[in-house]
Amino acid sequence: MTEQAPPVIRVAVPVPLYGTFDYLIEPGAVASVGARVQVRFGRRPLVGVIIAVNVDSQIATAKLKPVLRILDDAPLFDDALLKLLRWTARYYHHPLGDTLGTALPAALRRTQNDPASGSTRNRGWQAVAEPPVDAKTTLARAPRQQELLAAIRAADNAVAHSTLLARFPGAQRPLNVLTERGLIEAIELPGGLETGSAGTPPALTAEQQTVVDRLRQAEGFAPALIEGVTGSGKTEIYFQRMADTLAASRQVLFLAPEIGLTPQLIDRLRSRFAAAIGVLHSQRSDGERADVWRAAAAGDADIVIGTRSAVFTPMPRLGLIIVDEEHDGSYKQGDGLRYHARDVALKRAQDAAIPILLGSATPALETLHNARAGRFAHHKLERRATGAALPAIRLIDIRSRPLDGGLSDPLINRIRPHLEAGNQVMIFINRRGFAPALLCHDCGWSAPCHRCDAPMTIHGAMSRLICHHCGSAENAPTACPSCGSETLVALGAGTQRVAGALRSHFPDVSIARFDRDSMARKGRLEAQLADVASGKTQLLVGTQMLAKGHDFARLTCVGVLDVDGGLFSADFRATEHMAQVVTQVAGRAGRADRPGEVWLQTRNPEHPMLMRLLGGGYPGFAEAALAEREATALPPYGHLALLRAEAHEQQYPHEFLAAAAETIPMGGELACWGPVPAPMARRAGRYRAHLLLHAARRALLHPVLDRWQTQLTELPAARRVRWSIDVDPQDLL
DNA sequence: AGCACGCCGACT
DNA sequence: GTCGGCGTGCTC
Repeated sequence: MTEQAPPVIRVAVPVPLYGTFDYLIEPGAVASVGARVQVRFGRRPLVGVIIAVNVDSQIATAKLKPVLRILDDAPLFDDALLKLLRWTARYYHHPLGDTLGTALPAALRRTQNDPASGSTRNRGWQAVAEPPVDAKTTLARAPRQQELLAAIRAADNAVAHSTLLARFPGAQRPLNVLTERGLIEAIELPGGLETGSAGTPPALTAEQQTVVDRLRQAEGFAPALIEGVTGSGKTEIYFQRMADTLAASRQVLFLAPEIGLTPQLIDRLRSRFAAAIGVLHSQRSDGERADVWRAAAAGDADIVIGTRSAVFTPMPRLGLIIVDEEHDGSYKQGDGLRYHARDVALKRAQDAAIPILLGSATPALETLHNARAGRFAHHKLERRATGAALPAIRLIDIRSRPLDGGLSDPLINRIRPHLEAGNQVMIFINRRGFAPALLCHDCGWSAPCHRCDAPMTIHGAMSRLICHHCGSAENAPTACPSCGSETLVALGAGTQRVAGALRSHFPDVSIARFDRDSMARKGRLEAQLADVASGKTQLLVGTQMLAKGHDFARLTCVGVLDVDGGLFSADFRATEHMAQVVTQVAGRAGRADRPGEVWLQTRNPEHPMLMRLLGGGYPGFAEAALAEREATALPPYGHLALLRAEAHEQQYPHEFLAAAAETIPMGGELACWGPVPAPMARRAGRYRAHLLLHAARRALLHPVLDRWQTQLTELPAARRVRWSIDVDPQDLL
């Protein structure tokens, strides 16, 4: 007599362990692949995903634990998405359970739908149309309530509770009081999707029409690079293809970098397509993200627009993927599962046999290489839709010139006429804060971060020191701790100092600063952009944030204060980034009746890469940069993987990496560099080191990484470090 | 990653 | 005499 073996399922659990785990289920229980289960893992409860059913387990039945609960009747991950995630886990050599966990919205990853996210996710507040008359006087002494009320009234209809809490921490109590006073009321907001309305498409330029026509001819998996200068109307091409896709009752996945996912873009979508739109912002609450995810999985969302992680949204009717600003570095995740959303999106489009559009004015060198090799169709838009000319880019040689807050006299003199003519000017500096270092004039001491190998950045006119790498902050000393001198000087300039210097040069001009610090409060960016649009702000100072996605109609002059950092960096992609940023900021300037000017301050006016950029624009630069990459066998001509390790003790990462290096069969087309200390050897109190693998062919990397995946965990040295594998590293920092 | 077990120092 | 340090091992 044989006992009927109880049914066993295989579960991927969100832990950093390569491997999956088997669990028992009740005979007859409905358990489908792709559904979530709650299990006990060791001591703690976790949410895992079923990846196989009716498993013949290698583990003794007595050791198997029962599943605590099956959380979904129907699979949350469909077969296509599961297949994509298995590929992702394999390609990036990351544990499958953690890969699935990364794809899953946080609210669906929690053990139980905790009451906080469940009940708040659809709650919102709106102002009462006719508030009681006696209410106003009592608010005079309640600034918090006034602030909240103003924010709620400023909204078109209602503000989500989660949004308010994010903007005003601890807002719950004043909200309750405002409700009691009859000034606001709680309402239910529809979760997840919003509905757009049909709008009329603008007439296409001849150039746009040609591209759309050619795109329409493609069938099946059809990757296409749309290389269009800023203002050439790439978005309209996306929209045309989206309309085609929606008309065929298929879904569209639209990826944008965080900074490019602006309210303007979402508004344009809303007022163009009478479709159900799901927006996946980083600002959205966990509950809202889960709602969008579910709606997309159910096929209810026609369009999903989101940042990096949106590439993992389940979409059963997926018919088109768009990756806007495909060169943007934010598509690569920098920790955990180090995936590149553009590359995952390409794989996804291939699996689904659908078209994918990669758009950029400054395509990544990898993408250009793929286009040249014929793997991607290559469409170019060389004219601006408005007919405006692209601005001329010129250099200002600042060797042996005094700088005032980062600004040279020639630049100030170039700016002046634009301001006097009533136009707008933008100054770009890729550094926030007041100045990047505090220096003793007498002995040369400079204020270091105590947890990183980096100088502290001065914030707020010599008063605070903040480390941009670990966040530690302290008050600036008034005397040098090394020699006692009181002659401490700020070296270099950041946005704050530049803004200050501009204020002294142009006291009558309204200046706005755009950087992470000044945008800390939500809604501030929108407010400042509104002031720019209305013309109230004439002078803009800011970081990367100014480089993309915004149209400034009256902007005629752009100054870039420091391009030299990009010319001499340890990071092999630094020049590419410099060229992209310069081209992107330059694209902000100029209008139909007046071409813009772009001025770059440099101490290396003869640098070949800078000359290529000025002489041949981004395409000319890219050609030279690709040739250089080919000569040095760097990506896209060689393939890299980085083994990173960090620990509190300096020697541990080295010991671990040295042991890891010994597992590699050397020679031939595979090379291993290191272990070497990371460019910033100590960061946030941890010592960091790398082992870089270089292969002429990608296929050569994978056997090594496979071996590492199984062997490194067992190395004794692995216990003492935090390590990770980074396939196709974006930067070597 | 968690979390527990386990064997050695400064506190109620 | 205990609380607690983090080394080592495991998680179906």
